[in-house]
Amino acid sequence: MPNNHRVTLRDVAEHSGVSYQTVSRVINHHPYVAEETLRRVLDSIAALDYRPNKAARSLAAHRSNTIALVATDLQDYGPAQVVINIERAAKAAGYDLALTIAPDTSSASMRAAIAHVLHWRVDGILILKPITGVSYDEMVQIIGGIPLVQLNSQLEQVVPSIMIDQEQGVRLLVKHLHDLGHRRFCAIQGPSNSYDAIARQVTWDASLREMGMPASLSCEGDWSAASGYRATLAILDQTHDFTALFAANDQMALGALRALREHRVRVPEDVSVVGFDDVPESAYYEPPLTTIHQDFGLLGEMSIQYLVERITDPEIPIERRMITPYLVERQSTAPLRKAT
Amino acid sequence: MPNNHRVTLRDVAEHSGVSYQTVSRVINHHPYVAEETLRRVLDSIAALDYRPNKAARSLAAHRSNTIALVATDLQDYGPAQVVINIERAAKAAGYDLALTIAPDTSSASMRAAIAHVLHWRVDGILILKPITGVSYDEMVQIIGGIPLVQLNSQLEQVVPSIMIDQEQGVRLLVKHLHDLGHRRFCAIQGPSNSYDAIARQVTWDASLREMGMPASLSCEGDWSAASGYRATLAILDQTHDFTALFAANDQMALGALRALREHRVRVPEDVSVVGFDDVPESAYYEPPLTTIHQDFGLLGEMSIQYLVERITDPEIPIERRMITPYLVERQSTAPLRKAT
DNA sequence: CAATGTTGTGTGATCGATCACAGATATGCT
DNA sequence: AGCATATCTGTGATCGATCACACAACATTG
Repeated sequence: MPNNHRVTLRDVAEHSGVSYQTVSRVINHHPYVAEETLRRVLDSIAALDYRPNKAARSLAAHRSNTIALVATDLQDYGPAQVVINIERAAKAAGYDLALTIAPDTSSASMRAAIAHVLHWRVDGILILKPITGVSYDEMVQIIGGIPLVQLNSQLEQVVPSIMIDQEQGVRLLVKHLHDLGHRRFCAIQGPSNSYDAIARQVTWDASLREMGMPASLSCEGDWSAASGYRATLAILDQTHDFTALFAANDQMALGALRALREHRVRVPEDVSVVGFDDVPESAYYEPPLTTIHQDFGLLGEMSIQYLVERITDPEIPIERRMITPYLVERQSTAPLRKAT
Repeated sequence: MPNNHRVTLRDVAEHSGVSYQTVSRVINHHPYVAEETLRRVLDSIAALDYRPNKAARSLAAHRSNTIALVATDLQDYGPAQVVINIERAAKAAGYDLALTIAPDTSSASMRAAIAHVLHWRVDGILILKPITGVSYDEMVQIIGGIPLVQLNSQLEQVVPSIMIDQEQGVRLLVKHLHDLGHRRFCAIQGPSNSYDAIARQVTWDASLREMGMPASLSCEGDWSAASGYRATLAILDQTHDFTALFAANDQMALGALRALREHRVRVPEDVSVVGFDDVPESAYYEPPLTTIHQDFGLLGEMSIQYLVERITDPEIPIERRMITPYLVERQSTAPLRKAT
């Protein structure tokens, strides 16, 4: 019952008639504690409502059992989803989570966010970093030795990271549209300071080329429905000569659907529309959206797992682990009508 | 340049030729440090890349400069938004944020989550708690003295909390629909283990009664578009005798729009639909949704502010601080057609 | 039966900061 | 001049744990 949480190791020791070191052994699950002693100490802990002091612990042990999550954005469905799953996985692995959000995408903010996290003495850092800003090498420089895993990081270089295979996703979409007979495309890409957006864009362009199709007219959005709407209006202003529209995420696709509707372009009869992410709502858009499903739960889980591996064994190879997305076919895509 | 972050107070002291206590004064912005000394210490700190050790600090000072955020859910737009803004506000106020998510709504999980947070020796706790489970009194009991602020908490009792005035929002909607001439309603409420949902439901029923209108047929959803869809189908199965549909959040409204469309019920010609939350996408639904806007940014900010007030002055009065939402009128509502 | 290993427990030093207190110098006031 | 006060700086104890080590007691082995 004592609600005063100033109970220390020593109090427990005294209460159970052993030394503080033995209590320490108990709470750290060390072997070499006699059955009988263990029971007594455990009882005392319960009776006194003892809780080990995290600060004292990390000070002495040089570990904090804490993982820092540095994010730049949680507004969108994907990142928010990832955070939830990271928290869950971290807790399951015995780590606490400290959350830091960089206010914007600039190199300075990223640096500040990372620096901010260092005084926690965290055991590892997870960077949810859809935005360019600081390179991996710079980060390693800044954090000096603390294990780091990135989520959806840059492409050029292999850094310790977990990624959803954007390339695969885009290729699935291109193939899907190609199979339906479409040849003339437009695209609404994500903001160019996002790795995800770049990955999707680059692959999109490459795929069209590889399959011998003309390059698409592309506009840039900022992931929001509003930007998708504006981008689509801009596209329609320039051309109506396309039969399929790619939006780099579902929200922008939603905006696109509205813009098309306002211009009396029917989906999917006149134009097929595809999105990316498979947000839960996309099944209820008008029409329900064909899109790429990404397993954010798995992403969170795998990133914690990899980070913990790196914490326990720093020699573990640096690699990029991939998660394969899949196509979700709904009613926003249809075979090309000959009569067009 | 030294990337070895094992630089201590003493190293800085030695480097600048003062005592460690003086360095401590500098980093804590104490007065009574000579201009000249301050400059020298600051230089040394920069030169050695010194970072105070948070663990040592909280151990000695009995404060952690950390606020714990206990949430139950971040899936939806609202909570995610609140988290972002809380992080921002906390950082601005000089506090770090530890994030804990209770895996589900049960009393046991909430207790576990809160207990989990206690060994951080956090200075304050913020409970983002749309779900029933543990009462305020129990919480106070568990955390024993640590300042606590709840977000969107229970209604019956005044607890330290920041709330968006759900009642006001619902009343705005009822008035809006009433003004348009509607009298016969149906409603899709949120899950009954959520305070928000209960608040919205209770007020909804009360408002109809007060304005002398018949009670509405109500179905329960779980905030998701899918549940809104299912609930609407269930409603349509029972009756078509209504001209306005209230969904307790925008996602469910989205599902409702789809269900209505599939049943060839036109919105807003046959039925007006309203949502709640004003998620950014709702402006792009088909048709764009009339809804209630809630300022989640302000919610995050005010909760941190109140919590910090309670931390600095425990005697501060316990109160419920309200944020007023407002109506956003779009195309999903229209005047009642006489011919119905 | 001594040598060695396994199991269980206790003691002192330490992690890196803050706090309480005490000194030292400079400044103000009567 | 003399004392009080304001300003600046340093010393030892302390926060609550872990770690390294020492030491028992008992079992195993050659």
